[in-house]
Amino acid sequence: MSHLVRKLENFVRLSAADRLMLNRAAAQRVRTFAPRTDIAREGEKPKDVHLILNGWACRYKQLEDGRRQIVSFFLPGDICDLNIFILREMDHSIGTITPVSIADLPREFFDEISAGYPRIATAFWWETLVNAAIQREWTMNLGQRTASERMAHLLCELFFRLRLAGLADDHSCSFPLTQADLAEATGLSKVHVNRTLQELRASNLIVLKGKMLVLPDLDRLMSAGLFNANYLHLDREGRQLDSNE
Amino acid sequence: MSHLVRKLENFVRLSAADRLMLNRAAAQRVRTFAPRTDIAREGEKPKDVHLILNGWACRYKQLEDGRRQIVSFFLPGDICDLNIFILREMDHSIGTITPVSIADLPREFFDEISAGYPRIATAFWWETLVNAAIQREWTMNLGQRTASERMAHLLCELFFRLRLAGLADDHSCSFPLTQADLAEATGLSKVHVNRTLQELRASNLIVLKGKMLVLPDLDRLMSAGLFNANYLHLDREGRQLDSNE
DNA sequence: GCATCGTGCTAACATAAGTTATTGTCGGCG
DNA sequence: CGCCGACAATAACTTATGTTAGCACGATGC
Repeated sequence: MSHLVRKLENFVRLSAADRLMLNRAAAQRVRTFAPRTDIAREGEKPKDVHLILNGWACRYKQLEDGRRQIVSFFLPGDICDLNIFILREMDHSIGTITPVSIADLPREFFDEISAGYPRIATAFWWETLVNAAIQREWTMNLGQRTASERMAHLLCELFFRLRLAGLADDHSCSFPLTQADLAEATGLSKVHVNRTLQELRASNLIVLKGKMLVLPDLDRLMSAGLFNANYLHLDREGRQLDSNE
Repeated sequence: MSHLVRKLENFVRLSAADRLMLNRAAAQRVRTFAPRTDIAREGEKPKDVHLILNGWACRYKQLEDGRRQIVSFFLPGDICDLNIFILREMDHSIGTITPVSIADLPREFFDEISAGYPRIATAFWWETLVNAAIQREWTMNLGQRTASERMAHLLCELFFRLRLAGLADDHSCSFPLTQADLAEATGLSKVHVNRTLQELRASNLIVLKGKMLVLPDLDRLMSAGLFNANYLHLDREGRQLDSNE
């Protein structure tokens, strides 16, 4: 089962036809990208919506003087900006972290969805709203949390999201981000990211080595990061929708 | 003309019927709130979408220990979270800054829009995408910009948004935020906000006194804040849509 | 007309985080 | 094999920003 279907089924119950529709769209117009390359660039006209099939990517913005901020991460099953094609140009870039494969979803795909696949349409709205909530939480993270809280929070979020897509074990997940990536995502310097990770390691909250992250005690990491998963809206609203039909 | 219509017309050309529909919805189910009160609270079940008719409000999140972050501002004409009712509970609160009047837009209103008002639907998508872009820009702001850049950037953004809704003159606008509000929005301490404002004043970039903000030289303020308005997507895409009809 | 409160301002001091630099390790590649 | 580049780790030092505290002003209310 694809990561997208897996993720969406956490929220709505999809029919066989729904799943077929999604899997068919995910198999057409597939492209692959090397690590550390751009999928789309700020200033370009957005043409398609991108669905991440495999690998990690990120959305980033850059100032004229080179300062760079990663504003979000894309994991397998994530969709980049529904309906983006109504805008004239991209206000940010999308770049890969690892090797990535994506499917380009054309405008017509979304027309079909809204015409004949109400459950998928609802699930896509859920995706949109959760992404907005994540972005707000990042604002909170950068504005109010200390370095170690911030790092702990980010690790929790990524772990929860990976688990949702079926990409994490009980206590561990693959983790391809470098400390430089973490610095650009948290707004900290590379050196301070290193210090902060040492601190989390010393408290036995994380084991991070060789692209693998182990979280021996998720509850403690969550408190350390003041992490409250409510903003991910993991509860399945589908039950209520089903009962209305 | 209402602030909402005025704002949306910057993006799509609305018909008389579109405008009537929006103005009718804005006149029903109106409520007013005193300054510094909550319109909605984290944890509640979202019932309606709120349209801000008059006054300033904000979205904020709070940590258990009391730290508070304003994650966005609502100005007249702004809509709080399209389609929010598909989520089970609010992950943030909405509070007023000034006296505020709002119209509650029920689910059925949006059903009507998507059934029979395609231009409004497109404009609402534009609103949603711009709000997401603003939230990303705030992430950038908190992560990469220094205190004075951050403050200059925020002031530019608010000024541009007010102008879009027809609420600003060439060089000035009313500005009800206290320094404590600015602190919660920028992630700085109150004291440092004060220092930063003094600095901007000393450079003749702003005149801020008695709830009134004057920007004698917007271009210089924009460079000081590394402000690039592209993320507000002010260009009217409407022309292209019109020509397709 | 006096107390009170919210707001703005300023000073002195404390500290979290940034900067620059060096070193070590590992894996890939010529 | 040995060089090189990416990444991680750590030390020494600087600086931006936070903290605590106190004062002044104006609006509000009794």
